[in-house]
Amino acid sequence: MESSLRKELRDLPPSDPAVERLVEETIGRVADKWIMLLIEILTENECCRFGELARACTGISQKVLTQTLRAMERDGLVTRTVYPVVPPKVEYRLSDLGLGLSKAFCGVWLWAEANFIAIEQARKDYAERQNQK
Amino acid sequence: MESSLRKELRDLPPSDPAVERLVEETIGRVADKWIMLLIEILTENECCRFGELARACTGISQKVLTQTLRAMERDGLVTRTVYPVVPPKVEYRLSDLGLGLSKAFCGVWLWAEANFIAIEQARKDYAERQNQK
DNA sequence: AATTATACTTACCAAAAAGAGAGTATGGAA
DNA sequence: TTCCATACTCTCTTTTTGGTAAGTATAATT
Repeated sequence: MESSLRKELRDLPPSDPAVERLVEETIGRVADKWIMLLIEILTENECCRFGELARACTGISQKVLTQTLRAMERDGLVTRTVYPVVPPKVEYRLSDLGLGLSKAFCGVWLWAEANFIAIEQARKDYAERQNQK
Repeated sequence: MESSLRKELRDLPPSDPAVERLVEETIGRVADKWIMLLIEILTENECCRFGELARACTGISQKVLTQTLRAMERDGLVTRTVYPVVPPKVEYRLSDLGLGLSKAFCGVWLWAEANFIAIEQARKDYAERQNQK
């Protein structure tokens, strides 16, 4: 009566559990709204200063922007160049790693653009179904 | 002295801000580790019961699994079929919408599989740089 | 001499998310 | 008769996250 799920998950990709865990951990790091947005912005505008990102990333707070950029730098997605001038000047760019992720995200953006209306509709339908109960 | 960022963001895609906001909101809904994992699992195994998903989704708590599945149902990514039997039986499947998202996510999974080692390395390098200061 | 600009950091508080554990319904098996 | 199985829900507590506001450094400007 055991389902075939575990067997399939084991057989299909020739990956060991440790690798799987690492891949999932990686997904956990990048599957984030702000990271996706920042990568999008940095794809359209190769080089951005902190303030530019803050303005382009509507709704983000300075704190979260800083945190997110640091995390991205740690993971090697962006490079951060500090110019020792006053007032400070810092430039952010996508690394090759980040550029690759940008391409990977592309499909998700396209999907979102193509389907956000369908999702809105699904939510309405769901709400209606709930009301009828 | 104003950067060209805003101008570019305005010109490149012929989208109005309201649509942009909706697309970003959509991204905010789906850019989630567990959603990605569940979609992956449901792609490999067309039809899953709650318990199967719980077992396949290592590390998730029952509570979060329930919440995530509900959110996915609300957004029309999965269908939920309840069989009125005892003990209860509930089946989850990807909808067409969810299947489309699965395809969109595919690139991200491939990127993660191809690059998780590079990210590990980037983190080590970053830590080392920090230590030297 | 006071003000401005930038990219932060820190401290504090509020809100949101998550974990743990108990409870529920009930047919069928032991 | 007791136990089990399943897919939850509910409550309570802890953890994590996030917002807000203030502080910092200093050259150039007013």
